[in-house]
Amino acid sequence: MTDDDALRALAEPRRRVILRLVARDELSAGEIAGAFEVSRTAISQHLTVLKNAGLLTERRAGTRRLYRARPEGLAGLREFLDDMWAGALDTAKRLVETDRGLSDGGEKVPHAG
Amino acid sequence: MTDDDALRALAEPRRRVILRLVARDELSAGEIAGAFEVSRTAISQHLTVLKNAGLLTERRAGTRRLYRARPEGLAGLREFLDDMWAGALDTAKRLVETDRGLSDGGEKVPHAG
DNA sequence: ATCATCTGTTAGCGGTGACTAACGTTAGCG
DNA sequence: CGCTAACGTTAGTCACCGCTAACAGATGAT
Repeated sequence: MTDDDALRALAEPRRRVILRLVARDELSAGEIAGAFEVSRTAISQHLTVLKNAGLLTERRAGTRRLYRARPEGLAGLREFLDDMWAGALDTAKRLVETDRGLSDGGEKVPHAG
Repeated sequence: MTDDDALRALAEPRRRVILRLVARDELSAGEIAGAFEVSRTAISQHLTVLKNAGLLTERRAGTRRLYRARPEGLAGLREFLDDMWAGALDTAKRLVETDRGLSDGGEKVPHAG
C-alpha cells in the first residue's frame, strides 16, 4: 500500500466510480458490478486493485463480500496534494515578487485561504 | 484539463517527481531532464502530459522553456479526495453505529479532525 | 547568413493493463 | 451429499503507454 499504488489505482475511471460508491455506503461485489456495463470479472479485478492499494476494505457475510472505502488509504494522497499545493502557491508568490512570474498570459495566483 | 487527465498524469512516478520539482521552483526543461536518468525526449513528453492535464504552466525565456506547478490544476483533485475522505468517514461511523462495521479485524476509524 | 543552444515532435518497439470467457472456490440450504 | 448463489482466479487479446533514436523548429549571437 503505497501512494504510487493508490494513484495508479485511481488513474482508471471505473475504479474512481467504484470508490465513490463504497465511500457512500458499504456494498457487495454484486451490487457494485450492477452499476457498470462491463463484466462481473472486470469489476472483481478492479476491486482487487483497490483493495491491494489500501483504498477499500472487505468483509464477508455468507457468500457475499462487502466493500467500503478505507479513509486511511487516502491520507497519503491528501498529504501529497497538500504539499504540492502549498509549494506551488509559494513558488508562484515568489515569482510575482521577483517580477519573474505572470508574464505568460496573466495566470491568476489563487489565494491560500 | 479534467480530473481524469490529472489523475492519469499523476499515475506515473516520474511525472510526480517532476511536479514536486516545479512546485518548489520554476525550472527549465533541461534542468528538469537533468534530474532523471532517462532521455530528454521522455521528459519532454512527460512535461507535455502534465501541461495538457493543467498541472503545470510554461513560459519561454529565449530558447528556454520554464515550467512551474499550477495550483489550480490540483484543486479538483483535492476536492475529489476530500469528498471521498468525508464520505468514507461518515460511512464507517454509520456502520459502527449499526454494529455492522469493524467486524473485519478491528479497522480503526480515523478522527475527522 | 551561419552556428550554437535549447527543446519539441514523430515513429516504432516492448511492456502493461482492462477486457472477456472459462474455470475454480466458498458459503449455506435441503 | 448435491445444488444454488456469490464471486474470485486465470489466460489470452488488443489498446495504450513510456521509452529510444531520429528528425525538426525556435532563439539569439556573430
